[in-house]
Amino acid sequence: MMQESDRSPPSETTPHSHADPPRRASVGAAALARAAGLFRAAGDPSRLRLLELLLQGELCVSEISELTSDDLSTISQRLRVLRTEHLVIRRREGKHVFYALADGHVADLLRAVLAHASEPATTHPDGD
Amino acid sequence: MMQESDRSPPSETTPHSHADPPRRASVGAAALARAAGLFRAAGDPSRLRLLELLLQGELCVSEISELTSDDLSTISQRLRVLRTEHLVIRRREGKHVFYALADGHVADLLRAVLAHASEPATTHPDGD
DNA sequence: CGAACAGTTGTAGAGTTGTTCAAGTGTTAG
DNA sequence: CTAACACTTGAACAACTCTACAACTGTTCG
Repeated sequence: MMQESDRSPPSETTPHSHADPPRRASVGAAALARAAGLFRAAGDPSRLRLLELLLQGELCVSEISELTSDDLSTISQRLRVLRTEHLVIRRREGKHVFYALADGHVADLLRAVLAHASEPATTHPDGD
Repeated sequence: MMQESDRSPPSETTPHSHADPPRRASVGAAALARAAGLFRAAGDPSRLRLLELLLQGELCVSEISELTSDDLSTISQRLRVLRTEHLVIRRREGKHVFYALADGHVADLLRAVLAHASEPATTHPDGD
């Protein structure tokens, strides 16, 4: 094997400044930051757990606190992060505040990723 | 709209220890941790940018470094995080190492979230 | 009104993360 | 074998994050 390049690797020695293909960003920097924020909000096990709970329906802070055995204020803080990234919405009913997933997109996203993560370990015979 | 409470809010004073509905976790703790890891890996603007670039095709580290004007080792570190969470895969070809999205699920997930984040701001007239 | 309940928010400290520089590994060419 | 290139990894440090306690706001009840 000698002509390893039939897919156009970077030139030879200095692959730069003379012909960049149309590899522009498909989304703006702001959208990218919002998306990253969303991912980061979901990227904590305890917060993800809350989202998972809400996947099954609306809950108020004290109910969640009961279910997870965590401090009320801890739950509130976690929900705040999720709310900041628009992953959940809030609704007040008397003394209680009920939280729910923001919309169907969020629910779909969660279901997809949780399913993916629950899949068997996919033992690659060759990969790492 | 008056009898707002037909959805069973938490009891009255102390909603606990006597009748918890089937609100068990749908996924195990390990799956939850994997999912959170995945989200966290994608939850950084610079790493998400890399994923976005890879959405358009395989790239080697130096190409990415060129495109983003970041240090080669910085790119490598970022890719390592993505690889640890199985978001990207690696392939060696001579002196170059090419990275690509791990699979279609990842590509779909990215497209979905980036599209969601690019949507108009959804000005809620009543929400917060 | 004031007490009690439900949540939120300020804050501090432990822990985690991201970047960079330096040094190391793997691959090809001479 | 040596040099050069392409990347990876180790270490250090600033920046950020998560939790829990305390103090505060909002709501209902008597």
